[in-house]
Amino acid sequence: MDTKEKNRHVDYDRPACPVEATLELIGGKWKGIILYYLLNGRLRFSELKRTIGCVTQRMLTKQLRELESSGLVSRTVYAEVPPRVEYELTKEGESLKPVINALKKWGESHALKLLEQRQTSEDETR
Amino acid sequence: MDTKEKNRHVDYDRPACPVEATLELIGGKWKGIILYYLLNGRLRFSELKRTIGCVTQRMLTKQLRELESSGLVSRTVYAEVPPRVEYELTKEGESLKPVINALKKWGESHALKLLEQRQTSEDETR
DNA sequence: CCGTATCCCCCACGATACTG
DNA sequence: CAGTATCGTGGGGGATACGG
Repeated sequence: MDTKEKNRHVDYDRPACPVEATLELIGGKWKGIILYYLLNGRLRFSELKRTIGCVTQRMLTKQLRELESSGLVSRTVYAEVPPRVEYELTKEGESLKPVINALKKWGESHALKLLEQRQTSEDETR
Repeated sequence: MDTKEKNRHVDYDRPACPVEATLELIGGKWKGIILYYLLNGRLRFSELKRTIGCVTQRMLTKQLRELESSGLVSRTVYAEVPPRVEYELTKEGESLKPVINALKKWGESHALKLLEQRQTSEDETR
């Protein structure tokens, strides 16, 4: 009956780790890039899809819904024809900016390089 | 022959997203908390395990190996009895500090709260 | 103490097709 | 245009047992 019954995010029997908690919220497959693009302002569904490029409608919708139910992104439906739906960061989402920027900055200076080097130690033995 | 043949991390046909790249490196199930604890200095395997609490040896080893092959964590084996193995951040790992701290800070001020509120909108409809 | 080796399950993710 | 509906799959994650 208790609503907390099904909260199985960060495990119970451990002092909640804030780093883990954050990753739980922004760690989905497409959440990073979605938030990244939403930093510059609201975007329509189709704009997001086109910008990201290789994401299916299903996955984009799914990730957006999760971000929405986490309170990071808001969804606005305009009663028009053809339909228009816009997504933008909520207040809480805005507060993520320094985090996303930290991820972005480190990504540019380190992550991209490390991803390429990763496991390229097969000829190194010579 | 080309060593890049098997790099299937971030998809090819899209301008690499640095945010995504970073999340790819630190986004594993236990990587966040591991890095979090390693910020304070080197730790033995058993110390990490005890500190985290609810992680199996298999998973802890696995995640550490991934961090190692990404160049973020170094592994030092001491030829002793009983065996002692210590993990610590590499130079590249150290450069992650601002990122981890950003995740931590936001986690404390927002993520933990948001995780609890998430999906607690079942009675809201009344 | 610090790992592998097995076995297994679930679900995140994807491809595809259909609708208001 | 912006979604749902269905179905299929890989592999991330876990439990357990064994070994140097």
